[in-house]
Amino acid sequence: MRDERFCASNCSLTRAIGTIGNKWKPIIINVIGTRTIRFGQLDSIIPLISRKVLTEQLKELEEDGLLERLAYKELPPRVDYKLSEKGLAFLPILENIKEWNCKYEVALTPKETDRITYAK
Amino acid sequence: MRDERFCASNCSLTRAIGTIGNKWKPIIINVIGTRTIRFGQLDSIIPLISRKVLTEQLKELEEDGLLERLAYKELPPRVDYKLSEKGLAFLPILENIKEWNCKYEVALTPKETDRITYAK
DNA sequence: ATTTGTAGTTACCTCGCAGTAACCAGAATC
DNA sequence: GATTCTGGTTACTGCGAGGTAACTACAAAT
Repeated sequence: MRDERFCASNCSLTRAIGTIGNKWKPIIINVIGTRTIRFGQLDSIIPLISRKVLTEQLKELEEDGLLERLAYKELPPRVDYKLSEKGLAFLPILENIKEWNCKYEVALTPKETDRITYAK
Repeated sequence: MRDERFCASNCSLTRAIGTIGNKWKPIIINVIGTRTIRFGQLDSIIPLISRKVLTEQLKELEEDGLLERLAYKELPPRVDYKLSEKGLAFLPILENIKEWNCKYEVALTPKETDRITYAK
């Protein structure tokens, strides 16, 4: 999932792509945004991702310092996820990508709803 | 390579990830930058990519309007690639990603050389 | 006549990403 | 005592991304 050879590159862009350059991570970061969110919410909000893959992605994001995980010792379990400073700093880049896409793609829907319309 | 379900999303970020969100395309766009470049140059400059995959990626980038392909009717063949307006508009985003990565990753090399050090 | 150079294409094969379904703990509710 | 709720984990499986190697056209150089 992470590309080790990319992460070992001497090019900073290549290293960045090696860590966050897969299809789910930018989506997850975008969905979390500035809020605190629980695992089950992410699972139900993000379309088409499986629990297993979501777990893996969250673990890697945490390892790479983009995400903070808060597990409460309760039963049934409760776990909160929120972006770290590093993760929050990535949000503007995602906004730029959205703007870039809206500006240049062949027009589809005139009005975007983005975050809201993730439901499965 | 392109993710059709992502491209059909009603979220602009998801659609963007569906088209440029794989490991090679950002790298290719970064390597081309503002210059005109030939297929053989890309093949020798970008590490670890195979001719086959490079061809596929270039074709998709052209189809998605990021890239212009100029084939001269010569023998041996000559083909020039350069970024379109849309492709050029993506370069600042890649620069932001580089800056973000340099700022937050666990420090490796103090001075980056990026584009220069792609040799196989 | 053979080699070289360019930009691919094709057939073949393998590895691993990712999907599905079942299962876990243990308290609380019915 | 059975079900529910949460946040996962595990085993099994399949598909497809992507690698390798061989091959193409045709002109010019040796």
